[in-house]
Amino acid sequence: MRIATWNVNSIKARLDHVKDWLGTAQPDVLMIQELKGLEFPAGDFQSLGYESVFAGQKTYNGVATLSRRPQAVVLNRLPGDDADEQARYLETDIDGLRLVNIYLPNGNPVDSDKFPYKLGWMTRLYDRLSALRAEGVPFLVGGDFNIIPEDRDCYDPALWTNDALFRLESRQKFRALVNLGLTDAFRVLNDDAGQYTYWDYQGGAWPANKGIRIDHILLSPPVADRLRGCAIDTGPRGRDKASDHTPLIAEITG
DNA sequence: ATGGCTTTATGCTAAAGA
Repeated sequence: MRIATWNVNSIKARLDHVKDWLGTAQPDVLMIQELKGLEFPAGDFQSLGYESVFAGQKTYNGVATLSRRPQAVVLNRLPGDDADEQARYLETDIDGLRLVNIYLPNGNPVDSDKFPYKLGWMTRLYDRLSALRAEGVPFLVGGDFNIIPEDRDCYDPALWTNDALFRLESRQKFRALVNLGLTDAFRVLNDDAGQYTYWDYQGGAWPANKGIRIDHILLSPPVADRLRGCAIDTGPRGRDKASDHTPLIAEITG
């Protein structure tokens, strides 16, 4: 079972790229983020053999999970704050595997209310994943975490020290998620530095490989035992009018 | 980076992203 995650930076602007990539990469599941609108082209994906579930809002955020197998929606908002309207969380079930698709808040600037919102969102995510662990539900969390876990996950750590993606508080929260017993699917198989999933549009970051690794797939213990591979596909980032993120793919048995 | 791109929006500048 091939499961991928990709922040597409507008599904409307990236529809052709996503359709092309589904055709070449042939994932069984694709979790996409930052759809940026209320309209979702479910029909386009249906004709390619994918059933889609969508949680969206106007202009910002938005997540969707495409699956070749039937999937059931468990949650389309992150629990823990009824006043939170942002579409950043989608939890579905496919054949007993729980798929958690997230677009974790950016958090910048750190002196604004966006940073405490990010940290609070991570606490709520911790609580939800902790409950799934307690229930013994096998799960996979994929998405744009907006977290640089370690120095080797960015081209110049000194530049990122005070950024919400790399601040100690953010990384501590990420470590707490991992400490629930989760496996970073990419890092358990690849120790190299310079392995990125995002490159800024500005300053020639992509050709210079000045990127950051902020898109992740975390696995609960029984799913980690089924992991057979995990890779970043840099192909889509090199295309004309690309998203600033590129897909991350995990291969799971079963 | 005092942000040099990109996207969206009762749009024509502003906000957000990372």
